[in-house]
Amino acid sequence: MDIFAKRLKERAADLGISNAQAARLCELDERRYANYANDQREPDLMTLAKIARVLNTSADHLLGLTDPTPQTARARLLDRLNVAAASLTDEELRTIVTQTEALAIPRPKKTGKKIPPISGV
Amino acid sequence: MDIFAKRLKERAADLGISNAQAARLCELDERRYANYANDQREPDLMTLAKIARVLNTSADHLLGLTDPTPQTARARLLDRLNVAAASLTDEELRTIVTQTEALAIPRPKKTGKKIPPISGV
DNA sequence: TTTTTCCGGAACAGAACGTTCCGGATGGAT
DNA sequence: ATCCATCCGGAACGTTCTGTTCCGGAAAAA
Repeated sequence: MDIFAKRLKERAADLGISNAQAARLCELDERRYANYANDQREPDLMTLAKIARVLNTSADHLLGLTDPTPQTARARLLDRLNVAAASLTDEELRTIVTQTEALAIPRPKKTGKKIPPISGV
Repeated sequence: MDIFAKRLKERAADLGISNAQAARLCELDERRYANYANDQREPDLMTLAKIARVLNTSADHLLGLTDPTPQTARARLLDRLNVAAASLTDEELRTIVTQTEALAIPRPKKTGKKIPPISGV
């Protein structure tokens, strides 16, 4: 099914990763994933579902049943963030969340008495 | 894939038709469709797409991808990540994406020819 | 009653699969 | 310059899965 192979390649390019990296994200052998991306093999349903989930897209899109919507550059970054975050352990995810919130949450104003410690925000 | 079989049966029941009638709607041999509906066979991708289209449902639904997700602790973390990421500047977001991807994408398998160096994470 | 439709077990030939092996191309490090 | 790691894709092969055919029982329709 050539549309599937095409969509796989497009999705990896959207995410800015190689097909080999996409294979590892999906926990598939590199040759196996390459067979899909080159329209030489087709996955079973469980694998199709996993690929759609891991690459944060839909099976409908991959199968050519729906078309994608264009994305801004920023939306693409958020997309990549979600795909990557999905593969993290809970511990790693907690760390990333903490870091991101530290950047996102405004710092308190200086009281003038003393510079507050960086930790314990 | 049992969820697929289950969804096929549910969809035919929704439409008030027998599995044999659904098979004919999809222009598939009755035994063939029955194998899908009884979780004894799986269709190729083209056939999956056709079934979804003819039965006016989605491949995501048939594959069990569109179940409502329970609010697990992890789902909450991902939610928080998205909320926090939304507040970042593009530059900060790019940094977080890069860090997250560095953690997320596994390295290639050892070739077995040589022991890879410990460094180079 | 007979006929039609629905349903599912069994068997089999052929197709498609994942995996292994391999080598060339590319880019980075030294 | 060389060496190494990664990416990529061709080929081969054993294993698994597929669609199809045959069949008979159950249920529904005529």
